[in-house]
Amino acid sequence: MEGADLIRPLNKTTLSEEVIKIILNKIRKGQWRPGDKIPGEVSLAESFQLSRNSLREALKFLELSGILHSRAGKGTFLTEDVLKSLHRMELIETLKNDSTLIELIETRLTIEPQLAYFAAERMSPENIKKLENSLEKSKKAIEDNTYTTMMGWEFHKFIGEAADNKILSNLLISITEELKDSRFTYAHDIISSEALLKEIEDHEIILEYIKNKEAKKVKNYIYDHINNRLNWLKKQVKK
Amino acid sequence: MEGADLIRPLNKTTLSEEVIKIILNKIRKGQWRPGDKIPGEVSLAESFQLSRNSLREALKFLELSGILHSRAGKGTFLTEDVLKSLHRMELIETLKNDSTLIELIETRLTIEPQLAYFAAERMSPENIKKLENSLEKSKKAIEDNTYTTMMGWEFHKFIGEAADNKILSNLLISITEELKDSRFTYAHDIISSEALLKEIEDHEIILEYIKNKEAKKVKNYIYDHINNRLNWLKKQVKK
DNA sequence: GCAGATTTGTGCGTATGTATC
DNA sequence: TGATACATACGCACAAATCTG
Repeated sequence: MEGADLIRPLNKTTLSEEVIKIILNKIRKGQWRPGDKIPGEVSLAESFQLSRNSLREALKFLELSGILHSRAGKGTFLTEDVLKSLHRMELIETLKNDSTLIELIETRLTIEPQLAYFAAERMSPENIKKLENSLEKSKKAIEDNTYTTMMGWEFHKFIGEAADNKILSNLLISITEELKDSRFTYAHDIISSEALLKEIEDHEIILEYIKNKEAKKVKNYIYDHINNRLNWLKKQVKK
Repeated sequence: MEGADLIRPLNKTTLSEEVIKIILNKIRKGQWRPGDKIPGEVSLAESFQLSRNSLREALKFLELSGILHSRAGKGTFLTEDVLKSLHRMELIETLKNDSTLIELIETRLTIEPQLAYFAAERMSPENIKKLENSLEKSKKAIEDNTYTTMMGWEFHKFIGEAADNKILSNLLISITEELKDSRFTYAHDIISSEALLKEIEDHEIILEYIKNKEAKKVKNYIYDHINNRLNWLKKQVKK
């Protein structure tokens, strides 16, 4: 009965969530190390003072997160690359809870120009068609007054796909989804018809660069574009 | 009894993992939508033909992943931002299982130069001291023949920290951890004493740029550095 | 406010398959 | 061949939160 490990409804989270925190801390502190065998479920449930069901919910989560692996008849072990999995979890936690608007746009500033660079190098005829169609659709939608910001985003997503790098394109998608969050609505551009036309114009220029395989030019163009918005935003924050 | 949902030990994964896949597919197909209430645990366990305990392991994982949220007395619901959580999961899956060596280095190529750019702009005296100490330590270690690749990595990690962007620095850490994986050992540079000295020399140049707040120069320098290695690697792969 | 129904949260007992000695 | 330890899975019971009338 290790008093330090006892958990009880202090806060409002569930028991399994508390156990997860405790186990992660044990790992971070180095008390449990990669490859280590951890105590059996019955013993753990006893020392944490909860049922085996609740404990198993925690262990299952940690297993699916790449922290632990269990083998019937053998026991439960820390994986050899716990640290890798921990870092992945921290990346996700940062994206989910800790990221500021500035950081998110800085991340776009970092990856979107390079994605366009790769896209310009690797663009296939089919992908060019996709971009052209997306742009046409946006133009028509503006005329019909049915344009949504989703259409503009589609253009960037196609560029990400054409760049043929799953890590970067998935990151861009996550960043963009995060930026749609209500936390940040205060910063949404006012979508004046003027701004819309500017966006379409931008996309036309970008598409032209990509079609001509002018990788460096499109990279610089997008960088400057996002950087302008970023600097404008930083001024607003200072006020 | 919906036959399509029945799961049985076809493969070797656990029951809860099968349920997770089924639920995620329902969401991807749009059968369940953001904010929807899903059937109760008893009912779900019945239609999936498993116990409530095993089902709960699946639900708990999905809850901690930001896909679902449960309220005692009310029920279990898809979160409003399921899609955001799904994309985060896909980013992790890509990092974990799908990423190639080329993609990982392309990602470094994309973020590390910009991190150094931010670091040069934002470097504090204390952070400069950290970098100087890290470099000194590496130099001494080379003389003593006790140098490890970890020491070289420390220098880059400090730059990441100084850049003051948690998303990018956490991503860089994850990427680097992934590159340490045994999958990629075949591509590890042969650490000749010549290569070591070159690395130290690089770091000295980088540190000098950062101290002088020459953000653009350090960015270009690192970009070219990684790009050279990337192009070399692409040639090796072609052979 | 109260009683009853519903639903998640938690606990306990037990059976089974697997690995080790 | 046991005997033991362990994870996997099931079933039942009850507590706590929530909704309805």
